[in-house]
Amino acid sequence: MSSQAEENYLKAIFKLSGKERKSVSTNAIAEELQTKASSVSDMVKKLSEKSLINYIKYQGVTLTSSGQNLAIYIVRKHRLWEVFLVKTLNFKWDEVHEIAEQLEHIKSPELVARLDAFLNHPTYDPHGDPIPNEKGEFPKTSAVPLNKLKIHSRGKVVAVEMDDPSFLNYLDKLNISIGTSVEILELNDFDNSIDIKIDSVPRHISTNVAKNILISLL
Amino acid sequence: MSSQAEENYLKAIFKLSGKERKSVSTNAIAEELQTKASSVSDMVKKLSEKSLINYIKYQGVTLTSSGQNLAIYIVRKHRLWEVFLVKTLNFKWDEVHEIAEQLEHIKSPELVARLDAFLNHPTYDPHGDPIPNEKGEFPKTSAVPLNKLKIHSRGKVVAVEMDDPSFLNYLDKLNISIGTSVEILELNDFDNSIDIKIDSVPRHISTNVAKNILISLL
DNA sequence: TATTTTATTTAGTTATGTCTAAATATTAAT
DNA sequence: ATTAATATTTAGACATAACTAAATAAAATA
Repeated sequence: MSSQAEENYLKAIFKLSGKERKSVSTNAIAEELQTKASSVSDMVKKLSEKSLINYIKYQGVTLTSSGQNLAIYIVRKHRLWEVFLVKTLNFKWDEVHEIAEQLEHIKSPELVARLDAFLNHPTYDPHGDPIPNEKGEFPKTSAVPLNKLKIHSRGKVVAVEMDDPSFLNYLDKLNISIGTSVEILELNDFDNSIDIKIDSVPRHISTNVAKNILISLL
Repeated sequence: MSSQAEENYLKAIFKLSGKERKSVSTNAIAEELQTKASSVSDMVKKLSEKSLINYIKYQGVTLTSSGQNLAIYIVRKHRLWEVFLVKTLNFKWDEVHEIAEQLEHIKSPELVARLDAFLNHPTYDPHGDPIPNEKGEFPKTSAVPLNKLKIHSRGKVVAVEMDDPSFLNYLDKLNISIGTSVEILELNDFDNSIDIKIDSVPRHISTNVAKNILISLL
């Protein structure tokens, strides 16, 4: 049985090691978790004894396969709860992180499965981050929320995350549907809005709209 | 800030002190929480220092008003989550207790308020236990789930907890609606079913049906 | 390469919440 | 009213997870 502290360490290590799964330093973990390097040193020993991480003194840590599985499971729970909070309980997307930080530690595989089903197996959370499925697989990276694309990238709409009718209606007006070609013309840092070209017509859309549109890159 | 351990103690004391708010012994708390009397003795000192309970050595404890408020709030959260698990996620009523034991400690007043609203301000949980409102008030005891009545008691239907259409349909068939007169003829211990008289017609109903029918006693 | 700087670990302390065993208080029984 | 039985508290340990300060290893610089 893993404690909340242990789970938070695994999540931090998973996040910091990136997709290259590179080794993570004690200091980096301390920074991420807002704690002291000495505390990390202690915990890292414990996680190593539990075979959740590989740890060689002075050389940082990597997740073992069971450690990674657990980390991904925590991430899955966190993001599913965020979807629940925003879509079902109508929280704003910026209000849910702290609450999800607590909910992600609830222990009940059945609860996670039912929540996932109730939410209709979402693949991205309200911030546009991918939700791993029950096997721990992340959605194919070919599909990326529009607001995460780089300038000048091009692709096709493959899915729309939000199922609010008025939103879908709005997409109709913009002539956006599954299969539509999209190109990023400009990213506006001040309000995170995006200028795009849709089937050769230029359009301006907000992040809130963009993050619900999943793009398969060319 | 209260820890989970503290909250569990307050909940136990609230439960054991009954509605007469009588003093609770160390041993009774230890039994309820499946722990040792010495551990209770320690915790009770701590809760007393925090002014959540009144504690005189060797004489048991009672909740202070802030202790009681907190205990009731935990109970409220527990029962709201049980309703969520059963009504929204389709758990069976006997599967939800452990999960609700975890969820009741999530700290977010906003979450509780929104969950309550999403569930339509339920007044009884899936086990027929009353849910205190946001002010900490329990539903008027005049309204009691049918399955909690004593034999020969009589009353009128004042509310129906379940909003499943097929259930309401079934009640129609039994000629049960708001205002219907009901008398308990027999309680069948082996399956917890109940024989009742509805507007002078005898009927046989299951606990599952009975617990969703709220009665105002005569 | 030697030295300085930075990163990491160890040692020792603290707080929470539990435990066992021993001591003490209360209640019940003779 | 003593004694016996039961309930409760204290004392001393232990595990978890954090901290500070000191020690040590690694990396960077001269």
